Amino acid sequence: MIASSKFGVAVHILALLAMENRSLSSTFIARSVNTNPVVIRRILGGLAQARLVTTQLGSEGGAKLARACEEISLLEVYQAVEQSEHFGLTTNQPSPYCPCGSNIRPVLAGVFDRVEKAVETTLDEVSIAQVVKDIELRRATANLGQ
Amino acid sequence: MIASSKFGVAVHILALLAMENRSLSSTFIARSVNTNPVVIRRILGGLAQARLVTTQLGSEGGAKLARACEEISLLEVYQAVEQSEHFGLTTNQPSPYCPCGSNIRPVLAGVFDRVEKAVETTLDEVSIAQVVKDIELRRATANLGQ
DNA sequence: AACATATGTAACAGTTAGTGTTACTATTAC
DNA sequence: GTAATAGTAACACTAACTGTTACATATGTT
Repeated sequence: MIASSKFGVAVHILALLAMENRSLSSTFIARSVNTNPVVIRRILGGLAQARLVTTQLGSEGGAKLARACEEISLLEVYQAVEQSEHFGLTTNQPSPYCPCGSNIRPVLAGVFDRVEKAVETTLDEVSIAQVVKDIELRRATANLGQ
Repeated sequence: MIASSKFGVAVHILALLAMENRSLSSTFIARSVNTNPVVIRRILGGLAQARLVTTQLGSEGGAKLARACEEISLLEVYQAVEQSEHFGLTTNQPSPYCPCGSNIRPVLAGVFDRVEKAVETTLDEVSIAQVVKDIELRRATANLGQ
């Protein structure tokens, strides 16, 4: 469903903003994600449009969360960064003369709708706060062995 | 989750085989789908590997269902034609020095797993027989206006 | 006012997956 | 032997993603 890594990077950005709890530059975030700052700024653009972060131009600028991390669901992140169509119908229209071809498109669309709803429901159950909690938990258990 | 139209075409092929209930050539199927026969043969290759159809070389050859359409779930079709990774982690490893970056990958993987499971559960609830039933229903109601 | 730092964004290259096409080989029915 | 068919390689084209450089614009500091 998610062909790219944009969603994963977006969640990473938001979790990092939540954990650091301050305004971060795209360069700082890019070091954590291990990519180019422009890639981060592009994704931040989508997150800002969706009102999940606010950005500040100029020196001492950067991005920060627009609301508490408990109030940001992964569904909102998904919708902010992924393009709308994840389930593909063919661009070619099937034969209108075939009993199957002339009727299958709406049937497939119905199936795709059900799947998309299932994805959205699952993503809506997880918040950035939960992601941060999971990260902290892993950090704690990882340190046990040291 | 499904970036391409392969899944939709595969369902179309199987529904057509179920409705016609005989061996069909890739050329015949291609006319219904409105694409090139080689595209159909490529997808049939995946379906044959997954034992959903059998194919026959030579004159009077073609493809037919390997089992009753009631016994083919869309999950099997999905797994037969879509490549395994639909949720993308970055290929770049996040910073091992960042508390967030060093722990986020398994957390994201957990989220992706839950979503993938939701998709699979939804697809497993629908059979090719159900798709055919929906097509027949549409055909019947479409004809009412004529 | 000058400067350093930062976002926003355009432009370009490289990669990958999907799609469509032609061409050819191997197989099979008649 | 011939026609019809699957299987598959090779190629071109497109679209999306990723990464990079470059530059205009904005803003805090001195």
